Amino acid sequence: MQESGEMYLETIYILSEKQSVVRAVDVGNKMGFSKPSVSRAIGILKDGGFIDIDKNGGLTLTKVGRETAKSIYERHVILSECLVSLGVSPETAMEDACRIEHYISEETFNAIKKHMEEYK
Amino acid sequence: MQESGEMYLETIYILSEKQSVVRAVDVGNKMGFSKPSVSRAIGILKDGGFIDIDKNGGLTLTKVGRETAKSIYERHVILSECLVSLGVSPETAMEDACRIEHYISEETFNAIKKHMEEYK
DNA sequence: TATTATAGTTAGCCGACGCTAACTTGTCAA
DNA sequence: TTGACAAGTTAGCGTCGGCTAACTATAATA
Repeated sequence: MQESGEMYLETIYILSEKQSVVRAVDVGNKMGFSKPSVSRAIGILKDGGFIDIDKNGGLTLTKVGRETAKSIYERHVILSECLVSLGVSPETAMEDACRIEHYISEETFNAIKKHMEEYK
Repeated sequence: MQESGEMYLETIYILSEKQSVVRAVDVGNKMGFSKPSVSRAIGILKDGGFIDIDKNGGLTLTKVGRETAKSIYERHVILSECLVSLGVSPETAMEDACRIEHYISEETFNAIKKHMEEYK
């Protein structure tokens, strides 16, 4: 999956934690993308087996989708914390974590995670 | 400039440190990209005022190009060091730094740099 | 000198991923 | 009942940045 797909998946995951029903509009509003862009992205996630779509347009994560989304989100949270602990402002830490999270290897993420656990 | 352009520029910079003459082929070999891809990328860097091309195809960085390349490379080195100090293998640290370097803000980079200076 | 190898460019394909315009569909209120 | 709005889809455009095929130009060599 590309960065773009990961971002959509993560957004659906975050919205699912707050709302009982998540639809394409919600994703589009959150991400600031147009309806067609969201529509296509959601189709790709569906074809990839990451989400299901009910007849009302409600989006639900599949098992794989949920696990994938959670691990992306975990990266986001831990990278954010890590940057904040280095003195980066929460807003910047958030933005940067949001980009970096898609590009680091498992090995690097685990090293950072371990470091943050020891640090606490 | 995009990630792609930054990578080409950084590669030219690194090769310039080792060789007296850097040509498009060298860049292509180093990056593993085809000649046309390199040719286009170099044209873009030239149009952007980052490099000059002499009549033999020798590439030289302009003042701006050199400064830009150096700051990208500095990110690369410091991020790499940072990851290695967290226990990441040098190879992985290298690869990850190579991707991350294009995505972090000035603020985040400065925080990491400061941290590494204090750490040493 | 004629051939061949090396370097670079041009033309054009393809996938990813934004976008707008315009259509369908369904619901709700006048 | 009809008109309007909200949600979603389809068609198609543009940019980025890989690619191959095929061309040109230069240099080295048989």
